[in-house]
Amino acid sequence: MEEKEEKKISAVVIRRLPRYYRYLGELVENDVQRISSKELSEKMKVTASQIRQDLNNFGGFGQQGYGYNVKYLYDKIGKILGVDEPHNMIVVGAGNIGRAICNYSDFSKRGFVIKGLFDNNPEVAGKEVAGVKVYNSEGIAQFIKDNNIEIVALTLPKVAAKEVANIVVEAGIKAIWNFAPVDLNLPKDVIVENVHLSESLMRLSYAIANQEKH
Amino acid sequence: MEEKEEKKISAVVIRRLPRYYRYLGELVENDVQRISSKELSEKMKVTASQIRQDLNNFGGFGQQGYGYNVKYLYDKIGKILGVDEPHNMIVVGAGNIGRAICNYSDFSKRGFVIKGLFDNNPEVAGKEVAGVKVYNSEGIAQFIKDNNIEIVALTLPKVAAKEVANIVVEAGIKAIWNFAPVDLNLPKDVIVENVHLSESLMRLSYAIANQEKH
DNA sequence: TAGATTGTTAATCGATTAACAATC
DNA sequence: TAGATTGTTAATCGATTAACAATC
Repeated sequence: MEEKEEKKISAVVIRRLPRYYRYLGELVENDVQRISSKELSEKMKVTASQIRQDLNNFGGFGQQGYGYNVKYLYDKIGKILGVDEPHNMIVVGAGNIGRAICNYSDFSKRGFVIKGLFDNNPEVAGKEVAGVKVYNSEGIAQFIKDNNIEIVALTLPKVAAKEVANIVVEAGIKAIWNFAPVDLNLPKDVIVENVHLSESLMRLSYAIANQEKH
Repeated sequence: MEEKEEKKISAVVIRRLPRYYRYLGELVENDVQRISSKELSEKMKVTASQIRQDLNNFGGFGQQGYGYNVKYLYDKIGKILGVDEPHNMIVVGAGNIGRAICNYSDFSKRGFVIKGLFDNNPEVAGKEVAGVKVYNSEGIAQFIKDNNIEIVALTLPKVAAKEVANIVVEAGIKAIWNFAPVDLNLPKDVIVENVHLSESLMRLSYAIANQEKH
């Protein structure tokens, strides 16, 4: 009751924010100064109403008769998304997906700093992937504490992912980016964001099987 | 008007189907014969009502007083998702994500057969990744026609992804699995399933920034 | 038959769209 | 000031949950 903004923002709104951020980022790159909800809605193929409703969950970022200042709105959404400050992360599992994450420079551009890549395989420990050092998994808990790690990406088979999830949560981690095809059952103050590629591919396959029916 | 089932299934229902499929697959592996919507709802942490509503979009798969036969329901959902028959696919872009997809055996288990990996880099052409041959991108259109390819996975930077999308659609492709951080604007009979990792990571970052507020 | 659990209708809840007064 | 476009309320639409008759 101390703060005025206690209303919970719905998950569907959060889900759309990064897309707004991406479009606004492109407008910033193209030196566009202002945009109206109508113009943006045409670019993004959503309704102008939805854009205004979504943004107004977080405050009045526009100006009547003018629209939105692109750079200002971009920065505001960046702040809401928490990409205005860096987040230290580690990746556990040095397979292709783990290495892909280490290689993907877009993440570091957004402030996600990969401090280490962990793997059980003694052959990879000591090497480097895209400038990220590879460590043996034994040291994970200590490394998390020593390096102020916030996010752990799990790019492991499902059984190993469950095990490592428990270890890192024990070490104080509150945010897991899970690529294993499993639902991690963790304390409810731990945030899990799943990337289930198999499920994505099956949705595509569903759509193929049903596209004839319009 | 010729078929009775003309009602459009909503996207939220489709989105949940692969998760049902995954849980049922595990039950099949554990030799569980039958399950009620109530039991499944407790496992999956959704309501029993939702499970019954979702399934009844596709038909009555259960039996009053008994519940659902696990194997039967698993096969039915597999058929609905189109994983009962093989789908030929190619991957364009031999970076880490492209190679990860080629390596990930779960997809082939589900009938997604990767027939080739394409890349512009002449150094990789002719090699193999997890048994998948790497070809030069020039031959994509012909390869699609010759090999009965249904799905193209795009694991390329965004400008290249847009270009290749146009080429493969021109060659008759109706289903694209897009990993590039861009919205492909294609004819509306072309299905695009996006995997936007940056957006996923930003949702995690949003949740971190806002977790203190319960 | 009695008990269990579905399939399905009705009630509730939440999200989207439309409309427009406020205001730059 | 007149025109434009937001912020916000109200109306609509769709999704979820509850309830229960049907039925195995």
